[in-house]
Amino acid sequence: MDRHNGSDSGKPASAAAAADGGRGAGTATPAYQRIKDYILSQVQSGHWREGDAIPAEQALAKTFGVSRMTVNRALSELASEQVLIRVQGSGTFVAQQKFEATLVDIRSIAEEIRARGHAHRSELHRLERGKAREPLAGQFGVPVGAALFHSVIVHFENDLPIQVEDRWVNPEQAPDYMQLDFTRMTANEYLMRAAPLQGVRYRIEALLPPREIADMLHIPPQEPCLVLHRQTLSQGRVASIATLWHPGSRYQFAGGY
Amino acid sequence: MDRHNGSDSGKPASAAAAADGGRGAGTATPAYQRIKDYILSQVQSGHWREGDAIPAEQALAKTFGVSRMTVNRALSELASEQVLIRVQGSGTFVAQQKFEATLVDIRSIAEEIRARGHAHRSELHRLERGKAREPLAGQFGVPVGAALFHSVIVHFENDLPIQVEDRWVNPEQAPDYMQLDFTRMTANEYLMRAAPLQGVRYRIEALLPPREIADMLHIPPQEPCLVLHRQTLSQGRVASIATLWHPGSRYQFAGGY
DNA sequence: ACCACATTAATGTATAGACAAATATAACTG
DNA sequence: CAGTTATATTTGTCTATACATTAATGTGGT
Repeated sequence: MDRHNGSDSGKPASAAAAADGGRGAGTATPAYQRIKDYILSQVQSGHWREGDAIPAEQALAKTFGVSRMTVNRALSELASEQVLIRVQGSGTFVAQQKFEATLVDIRSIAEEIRARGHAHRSELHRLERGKAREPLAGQFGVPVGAALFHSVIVHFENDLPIQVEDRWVNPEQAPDYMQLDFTRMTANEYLMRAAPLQGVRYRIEALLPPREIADMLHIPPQEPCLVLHRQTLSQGRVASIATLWHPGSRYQFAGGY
Repeated sequence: MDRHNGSDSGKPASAAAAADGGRGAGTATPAYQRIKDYILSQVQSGHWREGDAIPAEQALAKTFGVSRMTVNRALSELASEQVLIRVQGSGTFVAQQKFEATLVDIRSIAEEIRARGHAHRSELHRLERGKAREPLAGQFGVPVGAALFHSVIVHFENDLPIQVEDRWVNPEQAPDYMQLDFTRMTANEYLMRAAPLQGVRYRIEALLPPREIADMLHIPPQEPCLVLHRQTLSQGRVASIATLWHPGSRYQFAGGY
């Protein structure tokens, strides 16, 4: 892992305010919380990226004018929240962004398939500029007729179709969506990088597939499908709405805790 | 809230071991962890129940022979893990057991329906002593031929069947399962009380229902069902395995974060 | 180049003490 | 008795320090 970035561009805004003598009387937020906020802002803004080493406790303590124990508390809590990873003797690092929901993992289907030791490939069936119609416009929060990108991709696991991904994307959040090479990177993977993911909403249902979907999955239209509707939120807006069709006989969601 | 129980029955087993001079050299587990373990054991064993006040930091510090800060760390961490609730000026209390998973709620279906403002009722279709066959025996970790309880219940939302609950239960974890009045309490609700829940594993798939299931749900056998397989763990063993059938047209799982 | 050893740096744990803030209880007052 | 005030209790935060543990780095010797 590389040493921590010396980018002083984003100094703690509250560093001066922190010099109020330490434990102030009217301090609205405690010092450890200000430190947490600062670090979170650096991570979420992308200044400190995944794997980067962040300043050592001593350094932060000096910067914020607090004792090491206070910094320790901030970092320890962020580690328990899986924002940071701490390695004794080595340093503190920005953790992998944890997008995997507890149950339905948000990992890309490609990753999942490769994790099983199988081969993944995908076919692009459609890629177009579409116009927002209801109820899609309402879900995205854009006026009817606004431009939206639309893609339909089939994912294969060892040449067996495993998922049809029908996705609508907000051009403002991902302007170069149409120029992507989907054989190299899945739409999901691209979106995770382009627009920092803030949240996910999903809905699972069982449906019989329309003929078009059934054909792409190579299944008869009588075979039930597990359908995952997924909305990803970025910067307070809906960045992407995907409908993922899985053949019931070949796919299950699993989880636990 | 009542004052904390004076039950001295379960003194910290490691209280003596804790008197090794505090920070020992070869101490396998740190002091704060021993305190956490002790508190967790008291909560999970039921000695300290939901809402009970637990001893104050000072008291625990004295009992374990450590400083207040060390106890503070243990309690704060348990609070962040939602095992305890801390109220400044008042005390520390055992929190509500949190069973709700992030996505597929583990709440009873009855609760869910009532939360929607609808009426819930259930029909008991089968209640019997069965014998463990494979693969069930393997999943429970009992020998083939061992006794298991088996129930089939249909849940209604406003007289519309919404779920068929096909459940197998380990008699050792819930000996009086056969004597229950399932119209008053769902099997799930009972099991949550009888056997402290430690974990859940689940799997979701889309299937066409067998005729028996379709009949109970009042749907044609061509209608796909959302099937949730759920294993609940208690005391390190599988306490219950449920297969929950939902008509795809009437039910969806939803979640988000 | 390689291995063994010492040094340095970073986090992990723990302490004793201090004050702040919120709550609960006791004492006082009308 | 009710309302107010004082007091004690309990958790919340912070400090300065100490030593342990782990990892990375430097240093010598072979």
